[in-house]
Amino acid sequence: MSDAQAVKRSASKAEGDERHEAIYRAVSDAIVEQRLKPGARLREDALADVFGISRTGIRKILQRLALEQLVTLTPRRGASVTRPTADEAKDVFDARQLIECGLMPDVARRMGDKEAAELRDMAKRERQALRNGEQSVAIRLSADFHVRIAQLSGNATLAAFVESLCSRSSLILAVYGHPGHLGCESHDHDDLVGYLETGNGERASAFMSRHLKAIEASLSMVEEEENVPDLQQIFGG
Amino acid sequence: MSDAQAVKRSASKAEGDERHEAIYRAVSDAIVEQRLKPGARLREDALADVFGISRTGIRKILQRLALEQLVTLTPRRGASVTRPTADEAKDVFDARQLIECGLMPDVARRMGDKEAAELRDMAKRERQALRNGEQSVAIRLSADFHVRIAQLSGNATLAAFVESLCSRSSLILAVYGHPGHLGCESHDHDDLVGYLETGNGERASAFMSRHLKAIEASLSMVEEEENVPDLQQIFGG
DNA sequence: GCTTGTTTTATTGTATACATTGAGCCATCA
DNA sequence: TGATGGCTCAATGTATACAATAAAACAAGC
Repeated sequence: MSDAQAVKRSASKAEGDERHEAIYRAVSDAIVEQRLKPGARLREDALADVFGISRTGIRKILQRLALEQLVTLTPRRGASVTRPTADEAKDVFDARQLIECGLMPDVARRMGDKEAAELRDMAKRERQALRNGEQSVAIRLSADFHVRIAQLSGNATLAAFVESLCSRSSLILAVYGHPGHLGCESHDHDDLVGYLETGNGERASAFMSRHLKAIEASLSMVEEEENVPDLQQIFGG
Repeated sequence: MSDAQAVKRSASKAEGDERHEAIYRAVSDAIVEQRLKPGARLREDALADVFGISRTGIRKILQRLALEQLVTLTPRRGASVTRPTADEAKDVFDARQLIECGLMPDVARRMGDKEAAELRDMAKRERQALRNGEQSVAIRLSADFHVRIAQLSGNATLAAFVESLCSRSSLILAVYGHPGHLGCESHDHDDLVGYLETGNGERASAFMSRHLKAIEASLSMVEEEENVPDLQQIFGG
């Protein structure tokens, strides 16, 4: 059953707010999982038809996604999946460095057996997805892993921000990453859980820093050239 | 001329987007400057009348403010200025500690004479406002000072997040701060500029940490008790 | 044949009407 | 007199109709 059908089916009973939340999540997931690729247009009518609500609700959802930088709203042009610039990509990864690494001590302090097991399970499922070639699932699980760790810090505000950063990272990987080469490969996530489990916040922080640097370094930061740059150069020269 | 009148007057010529932006800023400013106090209800009809647009545009603005946690949207109850909880307050100040302090090295590196002069001017105007008893102006300038510094880091994503945190801090001060005792008193801001000007990121970071801790310590973190807690206790016991 | 101007169409922006629901009020009854 | 029930009203949730506008298709001229 498709996402849209699942949402529609639950519509009859669910409250309006929950329906909106489900639709929001369906679109957000599709973007994070790269089934909706950067630059893809999101027409209001089409989305309204697919999810069985009117454009009013769709616009509300698109605005929310726009504030999270997942979609770009161009006046009179409508919504499209955001195509991050190289500058934005750098900002996002710098922010993740600062915050995710800075949270490691807190996370290590609050880490218990249950939390460690949960994280290990997520890492395991991520590896399995990678082996099975389920790229979308792997991307999502990787983002979820980072978000879950941030949540374990106990700071809801920072966790929500990390969630936003991870979603945007998925877009960045879609644009600048090499196809087939996923960000969080190897056993990095398992190793990280190990450091956190032993309460070694400093080592976890250093490891997270290397981990994020490795992801960023794997990107090929080539901005696509303008379509018609000749005219621009004429004006410039 | 009042904010609403100013917005209305510019409405005839301005594009719709700019009008919305102006209204958003008018409401946001009123909240940050504590002219709209936490808990104040924001009825859609009233706002629509005041600003001369329909409820549709007002709802869009309220949703944006809600995502920034400045207003709280209660289903079927409408919008009201957010009253931060003690937990939220702690999260916000912890987040500011991590981010604003972490940005100091970058800021110190990019600090030039022009930037330092701009910051000194803001600090000066803030002190003047405090002396003149213009509390709203002082609150705004204090928040602007912190935001401007974050912008100087060059990371737009983190700067936007700091802006959100500063706005929420204003709400927190409104609820938990002592009346008349403003957060950023004394010459802290001037001193901070001094450290940044000399490129001493580490000292600036340490100073910012103390500065934020001092603000947080000045709060009286007493959650107001529930109105009718007896029933709750009966169920609990 | 390519560029430019015009018409058409498709899509978003805005407002308003209607439905829904929570809150306040009043009357009735214990 | 106080509480509970229903009733009225006010405010929000939702959808739809209309207006504005940008893209696209098309036609005309160079």
